[in-house]
Amino acid sequence: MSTSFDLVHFFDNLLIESACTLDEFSDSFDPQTRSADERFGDFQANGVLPFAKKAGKNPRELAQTLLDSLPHSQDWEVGLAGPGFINFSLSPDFLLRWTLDHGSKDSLSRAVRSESPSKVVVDYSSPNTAKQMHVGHIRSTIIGESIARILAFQGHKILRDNHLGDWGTQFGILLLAIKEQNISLDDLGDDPIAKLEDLYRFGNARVKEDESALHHARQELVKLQDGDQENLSLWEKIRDISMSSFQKIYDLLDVQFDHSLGESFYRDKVEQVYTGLSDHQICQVDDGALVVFHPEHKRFAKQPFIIRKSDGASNYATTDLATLCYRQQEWQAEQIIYVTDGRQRDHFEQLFLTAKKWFGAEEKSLPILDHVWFGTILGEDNKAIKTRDGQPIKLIDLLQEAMKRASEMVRQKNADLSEEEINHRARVIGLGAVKYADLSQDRTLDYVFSWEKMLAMQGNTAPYLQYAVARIHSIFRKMECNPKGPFPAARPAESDPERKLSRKLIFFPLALKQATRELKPHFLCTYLYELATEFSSFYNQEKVMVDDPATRDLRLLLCSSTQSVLITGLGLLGIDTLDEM
RNA sequence: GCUCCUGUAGUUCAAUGGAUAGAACAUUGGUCUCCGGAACCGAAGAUCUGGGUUCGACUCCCAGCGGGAGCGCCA
Repeated sequence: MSTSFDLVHFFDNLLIESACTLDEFSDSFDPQTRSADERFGDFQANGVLPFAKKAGKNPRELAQTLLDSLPHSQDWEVGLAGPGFINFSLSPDFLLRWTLDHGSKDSLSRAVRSESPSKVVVDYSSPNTAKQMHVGHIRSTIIGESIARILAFQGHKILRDNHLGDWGTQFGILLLAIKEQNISLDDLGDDPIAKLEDLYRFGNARVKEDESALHHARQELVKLQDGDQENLSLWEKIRDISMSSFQKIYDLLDVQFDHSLGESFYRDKVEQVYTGLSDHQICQVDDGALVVFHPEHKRFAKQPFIIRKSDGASNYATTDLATLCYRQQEWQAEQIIYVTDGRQRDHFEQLFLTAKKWFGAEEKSLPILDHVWFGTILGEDNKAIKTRDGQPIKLIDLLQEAMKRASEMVRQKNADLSEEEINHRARVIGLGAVKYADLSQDRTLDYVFSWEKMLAMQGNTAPYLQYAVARIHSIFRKMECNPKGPFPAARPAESDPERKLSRKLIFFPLALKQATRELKPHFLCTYLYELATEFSSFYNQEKVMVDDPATRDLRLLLCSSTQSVLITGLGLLGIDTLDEM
């Protein structure tokens, strides 16, 4: 038996091949192999039950027949249980071989490499310029980055694109405020982005109270869109100021984009959207606006997708269509993943339906389109955290608070470290905690923001996983031994803790596969946490520094492998680790 | 009104239609001559209600109740 990663696939095939030789089974038999509860084995196949039901046969007898026809192997034991479950238990020998073969990041990556790597655009983060990022903006950035890393790890070519909201009505208001207050953008003080936000707030209040101010703001916007030199140069400065404030956050979060093509980039590319959709009669004029209806859809038959406003201006829908077109034509994107708030689900559903018709009519290949949506971060009132009322929490403040709390803990445990080292550790631990808090739960759920939740460092948290990694480093330091091995004397697992930890290690590829299938990183988090728990338990029960070379090498191997999986897995979540903490 | 999401221990979360629903925090009892106690081992505690489908339902369907979101010129 090969030690290829996909053991589920292996057992599925094994069962199908055997079933083919038996009259009792037919082509429609699906073994339904999955990882098993520890009590029953390592993998279980449940497919005989529904098949027997359909064929009108006794499931237990049918399972027994299939089981009898399976080839014998040294690598696993097979058993029959319950109404017809087939359970496989891998031999300690096999587990040892698997562990030896998958001890490094590279070998893990090879094991999960996609058979058909493709070019994938991940569209995430996408803040609006002229505004600060607050806690509500953290999800897209963190989830998007993790998905990009998970896919890249499997060999896909990833283009990370930050689709900035840098072109829109907010600039009319902002320009109005700048001119009314006669502000110089070169001299905004220490926190220019905060100052811009104040100006926006001022402008917003002005246009609400004064009709002529509103008119003025619209004129400024028109001038900007018509290429007025002064407004364009102000706009560029606003963009620069915003970008440098975003960059501080991206540096902290270790996020790097390949492109930051915002909405402004597509402002001269919207014409083709109008002509394309018009030529193929996909859109129509309604109430003066250009809209798309989807008669086959229960809701979008009547709920329009507005691609040109009645005043002739483009909007979100227009630029998204132009963007999609650009990514397909210029980048040959085969898949596009949009990471945004779940409240935009209607928009993306309409976008995808429209794009399908448009590309179909023009016989262009449509990339696979995924809307990876996430729940809203709520305030204490159970409503979305809003910038308007109350004190919105700035993202940068959250990150700094996380580092501050972590540094207090680090200092408390290591009194004589240099400031530099304390800061380094605090950054890894604090930011890891924040990222993990968000990634470890199903992205589709809303949650109420709490400092306690985002900054938790005990229990199912990043620091717990980082602690396991640091402990393993410590073992290898103490033994003056290379964590990468080799461990030539290692024997197969014998004790309970050894077996359980070995067994846990082989499920890493499955966890990754599941996270990929649903584009949900929390499956990976859950797995890593369980692995770390299994390790802590092992570590507590079994001494690594023993005299017997076979035992010592096995335990060192398990430490090494665990460390490798934890570091690799955390890396895919964008979380760093430390040698000591 | 229409559509979508959601309801699991006191709290925050897990569970590709599979066997005894799994954690963390909080509560509580242990482990310390230990390779790092940011740890380990134990106790107690949960599927909103009512129907249905199924060999099997937290999961699928229907109805109700509760929470949230979207629905014509914002993004």
